[in-house]
Amino acid sequence: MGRGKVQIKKIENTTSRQVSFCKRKNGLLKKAYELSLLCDAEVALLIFSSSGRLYEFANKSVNATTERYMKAYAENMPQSGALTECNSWQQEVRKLTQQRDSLIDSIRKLMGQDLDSLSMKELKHIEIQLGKSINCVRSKKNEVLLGEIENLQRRDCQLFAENQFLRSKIEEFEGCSRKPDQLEVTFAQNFLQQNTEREAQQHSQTASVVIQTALQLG
Amino acid sequence: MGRGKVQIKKIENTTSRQVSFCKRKNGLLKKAYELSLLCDAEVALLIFSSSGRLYEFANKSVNATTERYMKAYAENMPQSGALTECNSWQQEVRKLTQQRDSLIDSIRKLMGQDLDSLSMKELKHIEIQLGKSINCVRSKKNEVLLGEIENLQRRDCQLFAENQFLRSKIEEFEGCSRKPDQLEVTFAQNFLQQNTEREAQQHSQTASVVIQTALQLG
DNA sequence: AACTATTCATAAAC
DNA sequence: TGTTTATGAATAGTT
Repeated sequence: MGRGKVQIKKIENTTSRQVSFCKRKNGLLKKAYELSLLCDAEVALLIFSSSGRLYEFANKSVNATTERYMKAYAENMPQSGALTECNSWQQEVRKLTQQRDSLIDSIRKLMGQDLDSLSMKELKHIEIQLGKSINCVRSKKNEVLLGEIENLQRRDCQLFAENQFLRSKIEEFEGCSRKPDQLEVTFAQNFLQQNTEREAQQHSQTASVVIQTALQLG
Repeated sequence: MGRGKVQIKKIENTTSRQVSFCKRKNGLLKKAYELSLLCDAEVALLIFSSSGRLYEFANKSVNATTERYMKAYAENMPQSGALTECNSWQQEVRKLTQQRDSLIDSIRKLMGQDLDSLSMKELKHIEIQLGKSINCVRSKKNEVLLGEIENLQRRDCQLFAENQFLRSKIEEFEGCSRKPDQLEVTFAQNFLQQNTEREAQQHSQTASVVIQTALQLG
């Protein structure tokens, strides 16, 4: 929605991020309200802006809904009661710690560290995966560059057309302002034409260099 | 949106209410995610369907955000000792969950997935890292192969020496058992020698093939 | 903050 | 439950 497709990543420009935040926050709050009313659901929505301001919606109340959430979560744990609840949290901590350590191990291997324990087969597997990864990254880089090229080319065309229009305007203007002899007019025309040709060449050269760079990277 | 303007009041028809709930819930969760990412906001969204099923989104975690909400209201919840202990475990779980998610994110990127959110600079950085990783893996493979070669060569030498010893034993034994004429002895010696030479050649050929393979891989 | 060109979400129908 | 389609909503960029 809006004047162009937007990719979902952090908006770098601070002002447009703030504006978008305001608009989308209002949209989200409205939709939360509509869902709760239309579909008879219990909804709680908490939003902290990056500057730390709080916005909230809840058709019952934030506390009521978060409490219901806690209960629902506690039910997933096999035990109940305060002490066992603590125990289950401890178990969760142990499980997560193991997961974390194993993930760190994987990352180290993907970064070419701690390879001593690996068999030849595992090494080959990692090598193949890394090859695929590099290809993905290069494709993505290429994609980004090609997008930029497309933008530049579009802009290029616009500017070029604008220039031609301006030149014809000037020419017309000069034709009206005084009665030039034929030679002068021809000279002016040639000059303008050469100029526009040179400009067009420069533009296409720039574009082809960028494309080559992109292809080398890809 | 849809085939007609919709009034915001509870949908009476049960099936269409359920269908609408499912669609709008998904839309709301998506938009909550987008807001959090695009605008760098901390968002928590809890939805209980009218049948009591829980759906949630939180870019940090529901616990983290509700806690921040509690703090923002600065209304001190009176807490007993056991409860605070539980809370500290909960905090640990939140921290570990965050760590885990962030590690998974890193791994996905190292595997060439989810690259959309990255800038050109970040893509380059990952590409360089992956190049380094591949070099490390290939060096390690080379190392392993060279180690194997060394072992094979050592074993080769031992076997060869053993062979020679055994042959000389046989020769000696044959020399004792009967009185061979000179020709026969010479023939036997020649045969043995040719045999051992061929064997040695075969061994060195095998070794060189393995080395070549290793170098191609490295 | 208001406008507008677009993309998005989704109600209805299948 | 999934897919398609027509249409109303949301919103990104602009003024």
